[in-house]
Amino acid sequence: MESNIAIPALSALAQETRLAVFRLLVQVGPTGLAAGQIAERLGVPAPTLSFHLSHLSHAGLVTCQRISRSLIYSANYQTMNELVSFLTENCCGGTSGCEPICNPVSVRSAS
Amino acid sequence: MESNIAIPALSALAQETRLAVFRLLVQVGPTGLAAGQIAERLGVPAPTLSFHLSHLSHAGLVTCQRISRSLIYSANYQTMNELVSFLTENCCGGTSGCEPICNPVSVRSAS
DNA sequence: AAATTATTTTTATATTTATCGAAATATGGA
DNA sequence: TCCATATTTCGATAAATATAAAAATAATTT
Repeated sequence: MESNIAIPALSALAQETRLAVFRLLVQVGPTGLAAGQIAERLGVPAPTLSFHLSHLSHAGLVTCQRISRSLIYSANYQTMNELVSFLTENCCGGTSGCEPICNPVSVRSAS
Repeated sequence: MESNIAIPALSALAQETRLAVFRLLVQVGPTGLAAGQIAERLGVPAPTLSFHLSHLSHAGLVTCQRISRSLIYSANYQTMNELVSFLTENCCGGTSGCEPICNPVSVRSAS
């Protein structure tokens, strides 16, 4: 995952309602939930939720499938996986830092 | 890590300049870099950089230490570690979710 | 076709965030 | 003390984001 893809994903999760939506969708699993059910369970007005779902969808964090009148949203685990990989590979540091995957870095003193 | 701490951290990283700053600080390691050096290497005006450093600092992602006239910023690996843990624990599915998170690690000792 | 349900899009507004020149603060040296 | 350096804070402005009522779209039922 490149940073120009990671940033929209991070941005999508960096908001209270959207993080709650995503966590809920992860909890319920691949079956997903209809938009109306999400709105009800989180107490969010429909237009507000739709705005946030659109944001999550655009970031690739959720997918959506129409079943009859309902739009069923599900978490996209692959994108989440790639985001976590991006963070561990690019934003975790040396031996004393985040364990997984670190390139040794040669530090030179200021010139 | 609670979500009310994770959100500021996610928000801090969800911005091009701040993500670049954090990645740079991870690259250079625990020695850190002076604000002016970061500004020069990333081509960001000093006031703009200061705004973003403050944001990263409030999110607990960087620490700062004055040495003479310079303020040396370093990545805070612990917060990053906790953020990744939060994401894997709360935003990745159970057994069927994002399990292959970590690639095998080959760590070379730092020189 | 009309009514009903589920959801999105439009629209408007309020709030937050990003940018960067100018001024202010802090440190060290002459 | 005066000057230079390093960085932050102030101030103004522009841009993006969040909210939710009202209207519009889509699918189903009667």
